[in-house]
Amino acid sequence: MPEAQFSDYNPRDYPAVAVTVDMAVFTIRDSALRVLLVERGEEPFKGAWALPGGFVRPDEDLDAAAARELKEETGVTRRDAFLEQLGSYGSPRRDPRMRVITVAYWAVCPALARPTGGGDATRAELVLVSRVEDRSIDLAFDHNEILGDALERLRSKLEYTALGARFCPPTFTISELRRVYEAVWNTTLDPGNFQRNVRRSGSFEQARSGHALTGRRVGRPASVWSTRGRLSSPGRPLATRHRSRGEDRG
Amino acid sequence: MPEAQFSDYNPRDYPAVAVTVDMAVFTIRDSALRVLLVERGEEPFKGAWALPGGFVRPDEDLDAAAARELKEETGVTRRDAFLEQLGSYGSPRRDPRMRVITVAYWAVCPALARPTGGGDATRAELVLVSRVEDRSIDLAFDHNEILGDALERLRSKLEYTALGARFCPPTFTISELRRVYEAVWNTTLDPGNFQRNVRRSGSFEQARSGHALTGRRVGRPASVWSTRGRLSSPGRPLATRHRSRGEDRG
DNA sequence: CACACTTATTGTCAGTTTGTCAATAACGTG
DNA sequence: CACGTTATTGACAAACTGACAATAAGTGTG
Repeated sequence: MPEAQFSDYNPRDYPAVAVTVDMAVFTIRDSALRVLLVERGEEPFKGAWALPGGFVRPDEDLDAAAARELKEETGVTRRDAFLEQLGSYGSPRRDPRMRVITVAYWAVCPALARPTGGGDATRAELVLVSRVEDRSIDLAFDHNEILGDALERLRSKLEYTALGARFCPPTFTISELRRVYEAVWNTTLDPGNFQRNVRRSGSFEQARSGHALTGRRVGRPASVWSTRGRLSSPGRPLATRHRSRGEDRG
Repeated sequence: MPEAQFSDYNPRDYPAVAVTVDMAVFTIRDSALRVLLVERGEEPFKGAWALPGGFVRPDEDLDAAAARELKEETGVTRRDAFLEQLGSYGSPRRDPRMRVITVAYWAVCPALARPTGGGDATRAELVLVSRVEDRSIDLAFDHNEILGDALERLRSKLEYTALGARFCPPTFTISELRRVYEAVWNTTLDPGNFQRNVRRSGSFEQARSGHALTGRRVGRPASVWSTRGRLSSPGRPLATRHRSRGEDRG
């Protein structure tokens, strides 16, 4: 039945459906990957952690709704973060109150100072992703699944795009970028090989002046880099995720 | 604002929103990539081609809605096709009648005989993708955009997964599989290299008996293969899309 | 000051992969 | 039989990859 069959569709004949956006907002602090969570203030799941989100307004499109919520929750605007749709979740019973379909997004921000927590007094925190992954924290609704999918998307995109740079400030050292990969993938990468790939990729350009000064304690001063072009376009990997033999299209 | 703020939400206070699924169903016939389109029977866009789709029912989740529509439009069940969510489209004015958010899906079927065209008399056709790409055919609503995104997804996934086999019957020759890649990417691939990658991938197994008999006219008889494992898991490419230097994360 | 340690950068090397092309195998047709 | 066609296997040079070494450029300590 094509989308055209409105001749017999009356919205009042069906239970209402609400559409929301939910967001997995990732950042890195203290070399650890974190996700922004908010505490639920009412039932269902009162007191539990959840992904931030909200209703899509009647006059805004989905991306705009997500960008608005991102701004409200983090103070970060869309131009300073990576934001992309992840997918929609519409199990009939994901919310016991009514039919709610959520369009999930994921975002990457440079280190957030402190979550602003939205307009009300809701409690928000940058929670270690490892704590959600090891089930120390269980999320409300189907947010465990959404976060799991967002993590897999992030980890996958990290390999094929230069998106990792969105965790960094506008200028950064190659080691800082490498440490993004190490935090997200929970692994270590060879500094020499990584730098070779960064230099070869064409997605980064070296600053003409000077070396990194910020945060340096000891060791050789590093050169400073910035990004060039569209970071989400596929290209050659800067690094590859380790896969055991059995995982090869297993 | 978290998803929790239902304390002041009344669905009747807002314009109703309908949620639909739309599908880009791909198949290959006569060595050419085709997409299933239906002709609209009423305004808006009366007479125009559109992607098949329909309303999500109150008691079904999104995947089930898509699978149901796929069955209605093609007669193909979910277990015989690849079906995956592509993303949601929710521009406020995508449909002039009311607020409609669509969750787009894409599917891959072995050669469809003839589209069943759904329950009513709507006209359906397997249209050459090239005709939509070269703008010989313009689609209704935002379906041009949806189809473009689905195509890009298909072309990208073809590289990193063994999904191309879903265009083939349960058993196939390596050349048949290679011709899938050639049709989707609109290119030619080296037979020797392709076979080397198929053999090496671990995603395919050779039939123990015999060689291809069907459709062979001339030339050496080919061995017959089938798939093994999950075709959508990422692995080593069977082939790579040609990219000019300028497209490398340009 | 010398030295140890740390971090950044460049290089080496053996093994693997990739794309182009050749050689051989197995069929059908005239 | 020769030839054309399609399938399969192989050769080869260039490029890539991961592990590790060597050198560079700092800081801190005795």
